[in-house]
Amino acid sequence: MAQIQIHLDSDFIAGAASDAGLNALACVKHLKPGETLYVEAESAGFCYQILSGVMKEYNTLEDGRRQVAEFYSDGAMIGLSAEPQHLHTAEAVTPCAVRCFPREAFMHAAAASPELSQALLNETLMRLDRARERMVMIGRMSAMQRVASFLLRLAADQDARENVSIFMSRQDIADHLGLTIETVCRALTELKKVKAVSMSSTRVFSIAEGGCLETIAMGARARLH
Amino acid sequence: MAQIQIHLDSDFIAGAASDAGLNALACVKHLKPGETLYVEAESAGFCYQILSGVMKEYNTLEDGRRQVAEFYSDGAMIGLSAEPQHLHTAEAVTPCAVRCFPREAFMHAAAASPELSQALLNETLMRLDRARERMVMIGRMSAMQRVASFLLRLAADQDARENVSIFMSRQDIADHLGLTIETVCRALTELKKVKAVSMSSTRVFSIAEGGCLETIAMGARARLH
DNA sequence: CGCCGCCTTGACTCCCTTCAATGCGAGTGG
DNA sequence: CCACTCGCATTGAAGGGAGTCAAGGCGGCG
Repeated sequence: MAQIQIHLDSDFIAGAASDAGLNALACVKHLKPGETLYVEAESAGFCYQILSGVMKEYNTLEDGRRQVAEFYSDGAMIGLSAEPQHLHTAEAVTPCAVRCFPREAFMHAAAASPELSQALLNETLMRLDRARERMVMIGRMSAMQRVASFLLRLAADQDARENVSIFMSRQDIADHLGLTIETVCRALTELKKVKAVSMSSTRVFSIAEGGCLETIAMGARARLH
Repeated sequence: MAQIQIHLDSDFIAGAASDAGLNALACVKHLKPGETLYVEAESAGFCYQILSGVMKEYNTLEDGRRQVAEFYSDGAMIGLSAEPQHLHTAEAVTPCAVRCFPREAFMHAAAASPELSQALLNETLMRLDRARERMVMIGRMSAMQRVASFLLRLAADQDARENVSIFMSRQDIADHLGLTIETVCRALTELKKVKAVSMSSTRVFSIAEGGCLETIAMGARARLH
């Protein structure tokens, strides 16, 4: 249920980081859609803050299938982990700008600044909550419910119910929700058919009045077919 | 793939907490199997460290189905969240003893102690990694693979391949893996049939030599039937 | 013993995946 | 401008894996 990161704490992180003189060590990097920032198992020399654009973090299985852990938008810190290697691949979904911090320096700054480490802890706790929400979703909800929830989350993150942008491809959505691309398509078609949403193009949708989409997401068991 | 928490950081947390004089404020509570420590949506006045036993954290859906987020054993800190309410229900799986810290005091201590907040951040990052591992598992693995992975994790946490204890019920396992109780049973039966494991009782198993269980968990697509 | 909770097994159903075409919009070059 | 291509999205048909429903089986305990 959680795609795009909340900005508040991250902004705070940015502030605390600059207080700690970290920005002197940081550089900015630009990415085109599809470019990777770091790759699974690569040693984690840097961590990053997204300045603009949308990125995704995912894992690839042996057979080529993927699981998209999360989408991140501007403000989010990514690439921090308890491990010395990155456990995911991070890839730009839209054109992106990111600030790169040397990991060691960043961790030292965090150790030295209670505010920064508190903010980091809070953001991490929030992500953990969100990861668990999505475990419930993937483990216990039907395809229709997952897609409906996903659209609602997109809308909430963009604070709109009309002309909401879908930044990512159908494949990305499928990999995020634990479905196949065909099932995502069919669910979207069905949602249009029952008039829970309308779509002006493949990447823009509006939510119909009346809470129909919410009802479906909540589990009043709307099925495909 | 992640059931039982690693102790190292938590022990450190305990040390740091007592350094900060927190233990003076803490009390110890004992729980029988099935008793709850806190309930979803309840305001989070306390956080807890498990001293002995195994606990589980879960969410309940409207229709009564559950998703077990994680099992925790001694050393783990639970009940901390970015929100002022608990987002899960915590329940004892085996008889448990827990130390209760007033949440406010604990957060203050964390803010005052860089070591403590670093340790908390690390533990939380680790849990996030584990939550995402399990998202991959639930989203992309077959029932057989999930059950096989679960048994391997249990064995790893107990550092044994013979006479490994299954602390939790079949229902708990199912709710943890995003399956039904029947599917878990059938997978276990199948694993016994192909001699990947043997079971001396319903709650104790041994892993067969030859890495058969690992092969199944990895995805060489062993199916039910 | 007989009850009770947990576990196991069987038969059937159905949602989602798999496999396979087809549609569609954007960019390219003749 | 249109033919062509390429990637992404959509739709259809068929099959299978896991869920659902329904009986037992097994072990512990009063």
